[in-house]
Amino acid sequence: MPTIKDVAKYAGLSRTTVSRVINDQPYVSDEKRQCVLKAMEELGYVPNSSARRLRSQKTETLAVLLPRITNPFFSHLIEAMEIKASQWGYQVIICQTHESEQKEQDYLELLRTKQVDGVIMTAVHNDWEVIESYRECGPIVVCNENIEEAQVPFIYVNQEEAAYDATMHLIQQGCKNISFLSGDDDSNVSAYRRSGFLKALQESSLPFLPNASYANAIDVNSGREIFRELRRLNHPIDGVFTGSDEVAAGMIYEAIKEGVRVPEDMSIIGFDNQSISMLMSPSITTVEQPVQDMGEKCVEVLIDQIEHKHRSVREDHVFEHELKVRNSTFQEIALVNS
Amino acid sequence: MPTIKDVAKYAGLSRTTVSRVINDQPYVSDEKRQCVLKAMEELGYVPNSSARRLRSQKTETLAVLLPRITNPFFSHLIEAMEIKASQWGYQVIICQTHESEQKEQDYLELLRTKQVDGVIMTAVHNDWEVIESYRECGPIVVCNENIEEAQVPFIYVNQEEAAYDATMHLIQQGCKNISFLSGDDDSNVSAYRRSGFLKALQESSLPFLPNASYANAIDVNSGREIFRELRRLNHPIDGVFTGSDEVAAGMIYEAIKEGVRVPEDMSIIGFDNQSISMLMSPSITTVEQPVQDMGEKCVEVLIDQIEHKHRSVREDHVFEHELKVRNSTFQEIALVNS
DNA sequence: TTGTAGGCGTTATCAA
DNA sequence: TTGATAACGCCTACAA
Repeated sequence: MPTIKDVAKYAGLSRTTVSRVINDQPYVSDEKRQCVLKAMEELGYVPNSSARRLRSQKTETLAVLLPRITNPFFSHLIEAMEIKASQWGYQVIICQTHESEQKEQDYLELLRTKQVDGVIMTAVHNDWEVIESYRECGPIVVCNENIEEAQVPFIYVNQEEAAYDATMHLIQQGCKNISFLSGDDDSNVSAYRRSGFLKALQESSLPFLPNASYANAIDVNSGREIFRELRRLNHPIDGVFTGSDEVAAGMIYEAIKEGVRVPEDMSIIGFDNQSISMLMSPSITTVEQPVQDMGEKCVEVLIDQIEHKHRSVREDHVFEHELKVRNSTFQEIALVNS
Repeated sequence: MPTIKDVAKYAGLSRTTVSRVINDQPYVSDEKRQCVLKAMEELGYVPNSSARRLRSQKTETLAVLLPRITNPFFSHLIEAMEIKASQWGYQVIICQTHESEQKEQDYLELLRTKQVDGVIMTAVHNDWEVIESYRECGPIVVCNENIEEAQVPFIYVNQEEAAYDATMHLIQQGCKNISFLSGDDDSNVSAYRRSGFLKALQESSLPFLPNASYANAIDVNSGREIFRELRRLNHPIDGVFTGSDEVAAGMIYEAIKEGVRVPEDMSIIGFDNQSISMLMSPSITTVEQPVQDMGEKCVEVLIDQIEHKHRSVREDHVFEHELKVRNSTFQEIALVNS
């Protein structure tokens, strides 16, 4: 691999001049410029990015921390992020934490070791004070969470409202005994959703059923298991807030197997408007988040911080959610009667 | 950010000694070692990775090229890759090509500019001769394709056999007019699948129906559209080989809407055994590929090449596929009668 | 066992 | 307009 030195020698010029040509800088005569370009061409020269990084103290690389990429919500998010980052000339490193605090810290180390210019966290597992300590190493942007005490940009939808709207919808469909499922119980998202859920119950004078409340509902299988557990309760459940289309799909799958009618016997509501929610029979009522817009916004905000070096402060970018009513909560007959 | 020099000064030792401690090298007295560790601790020193890269000429980073991460097949593949890479201390950069030859080349440039130590291609869009020219810059491993003239490691399942098995299954279920769908028409995978499909038809003395053959069937929406187009044909179709669970799901969705019974009127077979294939009603018969094993193997083979610097030669790692028979091709009544 | 010094490939400063 | 030279931070012969 030829270096800038080889090009300079070959062209009979100095490294400086070659560097100027590489970086499109002024103060190079056209004649010499051509000369350098020809030399680069003929030698097949390409600037070495490690050297550039060292010299410029920039990596043009972002780290995106997420629980697991196979969750469609995150794969859609990171798809949008990668496209936007690529437009700005940035690379994206995938960092799957699998909800581990340790892994999360390991990946945040990328910031400290200067392997990335900035970090996007799509979930937060450590206490904020741990995350905070990495901020001196570079900008951090948080997506899909909202941590009150943190002074960084946040990109999210109002999870409390979203859960409230979803729960209200269940109640309007006549549900009286509603089960609440959440993913990671420690997460902020879960806390906000729970709060919205409770608010809707309270306003409707309905009881919260702690026995019918489950955490770690994250995928199809957990949906199936929880459905079976719900059936074992003495208390009959007629509505479920799942917080995930996959979980909802797993429950519906099991419901069909067990001869439980959805929504007649039990209404089930998902989250994220993944393609599965449209495809299931019955199709799944769900809450849509503008994933693509959110992903793009994260990258824009982060790169802006990187390139303008302004210290990140609290900044809330709240996106709108939308309830998509489908058949898992809605009997067409009801429409006719209403 | 403190550098090795600061640590050396603070500890009253030389940079060399500090470096030795950082890299766990011998020939440092315990006393000095403690001294250095203490200095590093107190200054909050972390080695700068850009400098290390430049010095060692290694990046400990891999690029994974894929069409789009939202396709579950690829998100599962890259999940396994990222986990394995992380175990070896390597980072993974996502490179979405969206089937663009240009993007593919842009990302291969990462190899030339030394931003990554190696590349995994999970699809190949350019002519091999283009790819070949990047091989002098670093190792390349190809996953999920099999290009005969290429002298690199290949990790794949035998797509021809897989398509043959799937088609034979349709034929055994009584299908006589079978439609063939494929993703990217130029791709090698499609060619092999087509070949297996044709072989099965031929052996069964069934005609190939070019009018009922479609390319660019890659997701739920294309499945829906193609279903509608199939219905417009004069020729009635009683079986479809889709090459993708998403496409199959889209077709089934549309079939239900149109009152076409699956599998009684039309059998539909998917590919990849994604969770959607189990969840649909009817559940989708599909071909499973051992995605996780394949992903891990790619990373192992690539890192082996990187670390042992042996020039890559032809190497075939063929994984077994498995037909998963479900309800989209199989009437339970047939089981009772047989 | 420890330290000195040179270089990895680039870019920025300054002088010519 | 061009070029010599000194960093960027690290590692490693080689010398002591």
